[in-house]
Amino acid sequence: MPELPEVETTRRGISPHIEGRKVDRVIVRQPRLRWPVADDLPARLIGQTVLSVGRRAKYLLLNTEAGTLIIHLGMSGSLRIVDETANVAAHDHIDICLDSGLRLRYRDPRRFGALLWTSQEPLQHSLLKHLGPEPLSAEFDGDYLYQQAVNRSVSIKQFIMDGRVVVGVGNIYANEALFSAGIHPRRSAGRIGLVRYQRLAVMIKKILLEAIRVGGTSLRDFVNSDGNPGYFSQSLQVYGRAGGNCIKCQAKLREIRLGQRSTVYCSNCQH
DNA sequence: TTAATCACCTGAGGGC
DNA sequence: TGCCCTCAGGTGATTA
Repeated sequence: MPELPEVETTRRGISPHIEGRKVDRVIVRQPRLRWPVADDLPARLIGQTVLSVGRRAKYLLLNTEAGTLIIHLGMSGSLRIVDETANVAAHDHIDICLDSGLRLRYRDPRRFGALLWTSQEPLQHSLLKHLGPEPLSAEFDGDYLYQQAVNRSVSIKQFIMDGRVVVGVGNIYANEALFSAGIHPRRSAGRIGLVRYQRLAVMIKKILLEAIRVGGTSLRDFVNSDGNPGYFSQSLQVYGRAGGNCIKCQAKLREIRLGQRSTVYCSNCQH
């Protein structure tokens, strides 16, 4: 389940293979994704050279002279570099064939992802222009979070998972960051002080950086562009450990649902 | 404007 | 073994 570290790991994995390469062919086996793949997408891509591979939030941006291919991996999507002899497995929905003979293969069992073309400045696309800052940018810190939280009654966990506040913090890392910062996930965002927000911002950055360093978190479906799993799951302190003991105080970890999401916390360490 | 809920989708896992 | 049900989760759309 790709969150920001998984998307960044994917970006770093595919970039060396596709930057500077021309698209020869596009094979669409299943156009029904979150939004249907446009009929004219292959025609727009063929003949274009991939100038760079960027990322904004959990969106990958394949930039060409004519426009940008925006890719979202949804819940279960992955991108892999394969050669033309590689077998096509179930849920391998799209191949972007390059002049090197390699292919960028999009696989997505649950089809929550998307491939969209835009000819405009990609950051002005309706999906991207209202997004909050990148969590690893200088713009994102405790002061920023504190200002954004004024008069907000929503729970802190839903608050930091809101892409208009900060992008890329999904359920796994929200659980982990709140545990590390000692903040109860149900606490109202507007009732947390500046000092605690400063600690939370530091923890979000630290956890995301560590997850990127080890190649993301592998739970069920995620593999990186080489087809290998990430290793951050071995570092998870609360997520997926409900009923187990807190690593700090040995109390039993509790599980609740917030915003329809599984939320695990220690009632002794988080207030 | 904010908060809550729904919808999309398939595979894994548990219960019978 | 096979069937059925629940759960997992990102995010835009809809509703209150």
